[in-house]
Amino acid sequence: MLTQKRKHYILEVLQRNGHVVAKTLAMELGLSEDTIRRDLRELAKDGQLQRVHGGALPASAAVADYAARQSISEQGKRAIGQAAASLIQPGQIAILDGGTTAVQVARQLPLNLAATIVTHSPSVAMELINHAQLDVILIGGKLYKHSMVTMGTAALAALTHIRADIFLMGVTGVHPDAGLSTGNLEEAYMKRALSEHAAETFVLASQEKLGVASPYVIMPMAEVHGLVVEASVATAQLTPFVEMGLSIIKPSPL
Amino acid sequence: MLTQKRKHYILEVLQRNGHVVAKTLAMELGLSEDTIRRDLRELAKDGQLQRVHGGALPASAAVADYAARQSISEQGKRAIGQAAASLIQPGQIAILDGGTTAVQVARQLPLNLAATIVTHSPSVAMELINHAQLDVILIGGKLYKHSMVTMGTAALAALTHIRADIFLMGVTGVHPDAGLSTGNLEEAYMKRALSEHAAETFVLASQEKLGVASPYVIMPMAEVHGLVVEASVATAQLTPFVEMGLSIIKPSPL
DNA sequence: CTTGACTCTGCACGAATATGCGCGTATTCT
DNA sequence: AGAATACGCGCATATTCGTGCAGAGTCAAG
Repeated sequence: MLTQKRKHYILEVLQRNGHVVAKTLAMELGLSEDTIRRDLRELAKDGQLQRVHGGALPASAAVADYAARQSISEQGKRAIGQAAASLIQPGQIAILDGGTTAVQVARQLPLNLAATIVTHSPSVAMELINHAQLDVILIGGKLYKHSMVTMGTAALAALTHIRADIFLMGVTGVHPDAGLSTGNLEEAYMKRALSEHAAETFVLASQEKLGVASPYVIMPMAEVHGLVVEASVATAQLTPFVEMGLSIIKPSPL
Repeated sequence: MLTQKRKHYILEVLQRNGHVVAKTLAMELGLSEDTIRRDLRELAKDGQLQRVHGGALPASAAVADYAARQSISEQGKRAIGQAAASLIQPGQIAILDGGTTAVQVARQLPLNLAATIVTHSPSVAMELINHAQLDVILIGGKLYKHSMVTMGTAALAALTHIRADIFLMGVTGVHPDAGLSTGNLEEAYMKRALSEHAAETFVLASQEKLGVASPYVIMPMAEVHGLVVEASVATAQLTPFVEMGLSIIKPSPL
């Protein structure tokens, strides 16, 4: 195995799991721990990760920690991203919504996943340039700067030719009675349209969105197949959705 | 086996597997490792892949590559960007090509410019989020990762509804006789189509592209209205273009 | 047809790089 | 404190690399 490839692999595992263990890596890759340790040392010298006893952590524990504390939901969004990413099977066509949570999903997709990702968000598209096996289809149209996605008739027209297996939707409100909602009328229409062009729709529902309703309704909960939520969400908060027959996807624990 | 054929094969394997190993290739092709290594070295020099110990990786781990290209003659590109940006008048509809030079143009656009920018490059689109007065239309389609633009039939279809005032085109070769050229067939078609949907076409021609021809021809020089070049370009290098009736746009000195 | 310039390929050899092992030391856990 | 584990360093070995060189093939001018 090529040294560079190995380092990439290490960084990938690190990004996905939040940590790596030297011994585990050695076994996974069938190499001596010395080699792994050498890699870790070099990556650490390049500032790509932070060396700790037994393995390594993401580059700046300080920064990561600071960021984590500053926006609590950042951690959660990443976990959601990981769980949502695992919903996309090789060979499938998946629609990825815009927004920061969706960017997290893109970031958590395995580097070697072979699938097709449809998105109307340039930022999501940019996240995917490193995924060699991924086909990326960008939905064009008028760019709405506040949410950094394309919408409008041109975007709807571009959608007509697409039938996806799964749609991962970002929203600002998930309420048992009020349904899914967002803060912008155009967005509501767009998300609904995206949903209609996918066989299944899953909602990326970070903690603070559960039980909340925003001004513009996208569609009722009944039309959704499942919610992707953080591990820390109380079961009580989810029961109304479970009773409606929705699947609940949670991140796998470390 | 022909050298070209062999290199093509190497790139193909590289794209499929995400890496190539010198030893393996030598066995597969029944050649000495020396030959393979020579090929790899040359492909690396052309920027088609990235050489590492034991084999090679795709050139466009994109990040490194894109970042690297970004810094090539950055000074000149910024100047060109400034000059090109000044071509876009308030109220106009302008098409902006992809590529690092075009990103520079986007970056140099006045923050208060009120116009419409059409682009098939997500990176250009991202540059423009801070321009409140700017309408941004993104051309969708299949995303080609090496050059970070959308192309293909979907992109062409999206274009049909658009008539722009001006198109700022990025190329890799500008030659008096050979015309405008680029390193990718699909790109050549796309650029030509973009040009056909604009009243005027100007070419972003940084120093190193003048007098150079790339494999795929976009169109003859006669169909272009002008070149945007760096201030430092020798007049002699431009005379053939001037004689053909092209306007030459140079950055205004500081 | 011949000759000379040029290109491509494989081989040889010294240099550079990567990997695994041993061993003494440092860190962590109980 | 003592055991277990992880660490870093030096060294030996195995690949891999780059370069110089020679033979084979190609092409075009004479």
